[in-house]
Amino acid sequence: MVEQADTLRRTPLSRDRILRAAVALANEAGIESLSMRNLAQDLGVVPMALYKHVANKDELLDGMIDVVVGEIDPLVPGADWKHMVRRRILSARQVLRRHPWAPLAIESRNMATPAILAYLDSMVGAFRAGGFSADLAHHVMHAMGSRILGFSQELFDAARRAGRSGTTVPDSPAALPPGVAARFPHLAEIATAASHDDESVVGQGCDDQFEFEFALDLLLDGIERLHQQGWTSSRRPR
Amino acid sequence: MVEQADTLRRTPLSRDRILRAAVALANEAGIESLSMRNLAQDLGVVPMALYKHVANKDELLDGMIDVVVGEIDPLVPGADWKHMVRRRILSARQVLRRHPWAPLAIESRNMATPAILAYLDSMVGAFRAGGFSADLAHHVMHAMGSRILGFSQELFDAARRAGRSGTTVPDSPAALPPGVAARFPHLAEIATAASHDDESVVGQGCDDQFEFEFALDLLLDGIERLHQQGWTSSRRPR
DNA sequence: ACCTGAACACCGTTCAAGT
DNA sequence: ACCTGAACACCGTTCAAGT
Repeated sequence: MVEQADTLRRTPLSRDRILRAAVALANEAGIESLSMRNLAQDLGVVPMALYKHVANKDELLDGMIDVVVGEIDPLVPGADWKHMVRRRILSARQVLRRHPWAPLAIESRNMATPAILAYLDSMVGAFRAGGFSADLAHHVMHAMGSRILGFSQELFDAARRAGRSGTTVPDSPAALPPGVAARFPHLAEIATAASHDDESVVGQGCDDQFEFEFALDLLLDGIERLHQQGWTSSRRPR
Repeated sequence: MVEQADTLRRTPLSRDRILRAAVALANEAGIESLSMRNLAQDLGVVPMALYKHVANKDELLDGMIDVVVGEIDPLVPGADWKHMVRRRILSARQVLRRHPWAPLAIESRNMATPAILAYLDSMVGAFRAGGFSADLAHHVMHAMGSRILGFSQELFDAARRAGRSGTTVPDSPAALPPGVAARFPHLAEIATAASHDDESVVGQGCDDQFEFEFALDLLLDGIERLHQQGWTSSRRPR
């Protein structure tokens, strides 16, 4: 019956089960708590057992990234490249909100995982199908940078660094301590300047979603303009 | 004379000397080689001696970031906000090219170090002096994100992740291995599509500086347009 | 042949013993 | 009072000994 208890507790280990447990651990305890030893313990397994399924911790992280990227909605075909791209990027953003450790993990590792390559490839395909030259599509992908994966490096985003999910504290410049505000008057001024609908809502921090869409649309509108103008990088001085 | 040799080898330790040595170590050996123990050894000092001048490793990293940000040219006053901002961002980019570990270090820590706050404050000041409302300046700062500090999270940038300086290998999509190119045709297509001046230069990778300026100008042009139109975030549905 | 405990080579940091 | 060696509580990963 010890036998039976064992089989109950540990369903056979697999790469998939390891990756899902790792993602769950990172979501709940923060990425800094993700060690091979902690992960093994969560799985009721000896640390060395993990190495049967993942070569090392870096490969584990790559696998976790692919789990996350796999959660992004597929591109829904449509006539309008702009809405297709916009919609999918906002979907990616929702996914990353559930996995706050992922942006930093993606940035700190090479991005050439299968799921990321497939994602990027389909996004390029959307631009090409929308009539973009390969040349313009190339530069546009660079200009979008990681924003095409639904995240941006906000200047004041503590939640992301902590790698925890949970309450979205408005820790934008609005939270400037008094002494800091006095020394940096321009920051203090704009901290409470997101007027939005209700002018009286000052010092509330800012609306992450609004800021993201503002920046995204700034880029997409500019890209649309270049596309309509038939922009090309040729003839520029080298 | 042992006494003398000692004083020669170790000029008195100071926070400044520690930070400079740490930056040099990260530049030369990569950020992953920066440990308190390695740093102490470089300084000819016992590891615990560092803790007299920096509280812990996180504070050391903050100090290193401020050393780097301090190298960015000051804003040169001028009538045109766009050129002022553009110029300083490109200066910041040059600085960060000398410290390839810095972008990831900045992203992985909170950005509220004195030098970064001063930098951001002066950039906001430039927008305000250019006639921007505090409201627009707020959203513009968010939209610029870390690009205002001269870096962007490029999708294929191995050098940055390695944290080493050195030869800038063109490891853009151009370097797609054959098997990968076959599975991701759109990526393969745009990889060699940066026509630039000479149409025959295919598969050369891409010009980092061009891509950065392309994205920067896309943003600045869009921002200029909003500013000229008197854009405001009021009246949007909440 | 497979699995796994102990061990190795590191970390950042605490703390008590030495001067 | 100051400095610092040893120690603590961790890492990722190797390797050899056990089944």
